[in-house]
This record gives sequence, C-alpha cells and structure tokens, in this order.
Amino acid sequence: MKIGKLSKLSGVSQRMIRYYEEQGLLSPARSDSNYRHYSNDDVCRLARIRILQEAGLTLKVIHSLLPCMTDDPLLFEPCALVIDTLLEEKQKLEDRIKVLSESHAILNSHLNGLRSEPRVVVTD
DNA sequence: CTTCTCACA
DNA sequence: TGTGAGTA
Repeated sequence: MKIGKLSKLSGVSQRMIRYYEEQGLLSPARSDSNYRHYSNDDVCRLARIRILQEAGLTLKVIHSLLPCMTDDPLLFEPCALVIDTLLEEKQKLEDRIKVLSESHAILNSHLNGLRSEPRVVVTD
C-alpha cells in the first residue's frame, strides 16, 4: 500500500512515516513514479516503532532494537545485546521518574501552602 | 487526486 | 512536526 493508506490505518502522519524512513527505521519499496510501497512487514514494523516511542525510547534506540524484533527467526541472536540496551533505557526511565516525583512533591507542598495562605492566589 | 522533495512566519 | 509550494 502507499503512504496515504498506511497513514490512515496507522494513525501516523505521512510526515512522521517519512521521517522514520529518514532515520533508517523503515525501508519501504519504491515503485513506478518513485512512490513508497509498504508491505505487511512494514505495517507491523511501524506499529512497533509507535509502541516503543510511546514507551519513551528515542528513535536512535528503537533503531538498534528493530533488527531483533523482526518476524524473521534468523535475526534473533543479537537480542542478547538488545536486552542490555533495554535495561539501560529502563534505568533511565526510573531516573526520570525519581526526578519527576521530587518535582511533584515540591509542587504539592507549594499548593498546600496556598490553601493556608489564600492571599497568594494566582490572578488571571 | 495522490505522492515526492524541500523549506520555513 | 505541521504545512505549503511546485512536480511528476
């Protein structure tokens, strides 16, 4: 299928689909008038890219992960190295959660302060 | 009408 | 990331 259909089915903008290709995450076949043609594999790959990106991974990291996520059992060996990068990403996420939790606590204390001191209510 | 590349108030 | 331009 061409990019228009893929965009509708996946909910990903054509702009982003082309961007993923630019980053080496997708490699659709070209046709007659240089139009991109996406196979079923490409559709699945795009879906996985979305999942991973929503999980907070950068396209660079996703790029290193995709080779192991193919349906082709031939590319399963390097997954040992992938597990390592996944663990690193997991750690990064936990670090961020820690920072955010602290920010959350600080804002809460300020909010509680406002309750006892109504005068500092934000205007507008 | 759809896709492509390139560029940016 | 969106969007518009000018093509093919």
